[in-house]
Amino acid sequence: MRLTKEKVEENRVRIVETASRMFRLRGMENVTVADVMKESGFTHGGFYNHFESKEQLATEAIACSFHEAANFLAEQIASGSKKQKGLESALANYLSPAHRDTESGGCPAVALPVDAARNGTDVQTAFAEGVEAYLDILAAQMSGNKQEARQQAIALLSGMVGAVLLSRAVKNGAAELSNELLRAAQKQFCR
Amino acid sequence: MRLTKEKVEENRVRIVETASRMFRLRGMENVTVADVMKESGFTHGGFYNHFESKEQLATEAIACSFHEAANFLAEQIASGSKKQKGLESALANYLSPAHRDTESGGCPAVALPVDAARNGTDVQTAFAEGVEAYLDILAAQMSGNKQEARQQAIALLSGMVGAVLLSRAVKNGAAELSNELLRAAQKQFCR
DNA sequence: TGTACATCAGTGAACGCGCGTTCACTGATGTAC
DNA sequence: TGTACATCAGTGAACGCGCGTTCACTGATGTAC
Repeated sequence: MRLTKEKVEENRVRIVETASRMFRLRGMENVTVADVMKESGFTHGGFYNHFESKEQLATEAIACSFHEAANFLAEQIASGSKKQKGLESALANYLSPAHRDTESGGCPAVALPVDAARNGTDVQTAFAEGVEAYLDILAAQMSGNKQEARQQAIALLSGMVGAVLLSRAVKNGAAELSNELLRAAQKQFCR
Repeated sequence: MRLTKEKVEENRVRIVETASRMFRLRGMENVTVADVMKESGFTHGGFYNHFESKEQLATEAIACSFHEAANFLAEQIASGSKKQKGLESALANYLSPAHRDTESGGCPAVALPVDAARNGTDVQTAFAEGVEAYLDILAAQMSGNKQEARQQAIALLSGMVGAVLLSRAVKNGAAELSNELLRAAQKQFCR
């Protein structure tokens, strides 16, 4: 049953991308190695041919998620007619019910910060690199000197992440509050 | 071995308070019923004399956490010499490395939003009530009409929660970034 | 007020069950000659 | 270039282990008379 090198690499990528989505949707603790392998189209025994441990998969999955998400954010911003317009529409998407209810995983900074906080150094380093990528993209949209722009980017990212997180946390228990959090955050952050 | 009613109620409260702290520190998924009972000074078999399920305990623990945390925030704000002073010092505490590194659990809105998002309606309702309590306290410190004040409170709370969360998520992988997130958020939110 | 019995909080062992990881095996690919 | 053998991705069963929950039991408290 040995496969070609290309096929092996292709399978590995598929496992990471599947894990990336599943981890964001359900949390790292609630997705088993067997779940990921099955969703990827394999039996779970072969997992350790590709990865040393579940944590190594988590590290790669987080890096993969942030890569995709940062690119997506940058594209949304770039597609605006003026700079401000792009950031505004990106914010509107980020702070939308659709992002809160996403079934493709959404922003890893929202889905995985608590999981990252409870995991090892490798996972957190991958997370930090993702945050830096986000901050660079946001800071480029801010006015003022470099330091000011970075501070503003941090405040904005914190607000974006916090708003979507809180919105998700109350979605099934207080639907109105959940929507209100998104609406209010959007109005305030777009000023 | 039957106990007095008073002793039984006292034990129940101790279990909820212990769970409240442990869930915030390590996450609901990473704390077992046996852990909570042992830390409370009991064997785990007796758990179901007090609660129907782990989820019921989680619901009560979240409500308990928010109660305590909202009171603490209100006290901090009230203790300021002027209104603004109180809010500023409360923010400085909230966005401090000490809160990020807390060993007593810290703010439940930071510790448990992802866990809440993945749990049932009861847990989320308790979480939502806690968020409302926070918003009422913060909105009372804002200028402008009621609607404006609430919007500003939402934006501020989102930022506070997001900043501490991100700070925790990168603490062991990027210590400098972790501190920078708190500092920058504090400067921006205190304006 | 005393007394006999029912109640029930806590104990500690046990129950299924699912998890991360390991392992012997398979057989097509890769490679040394 | 052809061939014989080593490699290794994937399979499926199995391994410890720990989880949430259940259960028979204990014995002091609560209560009906």
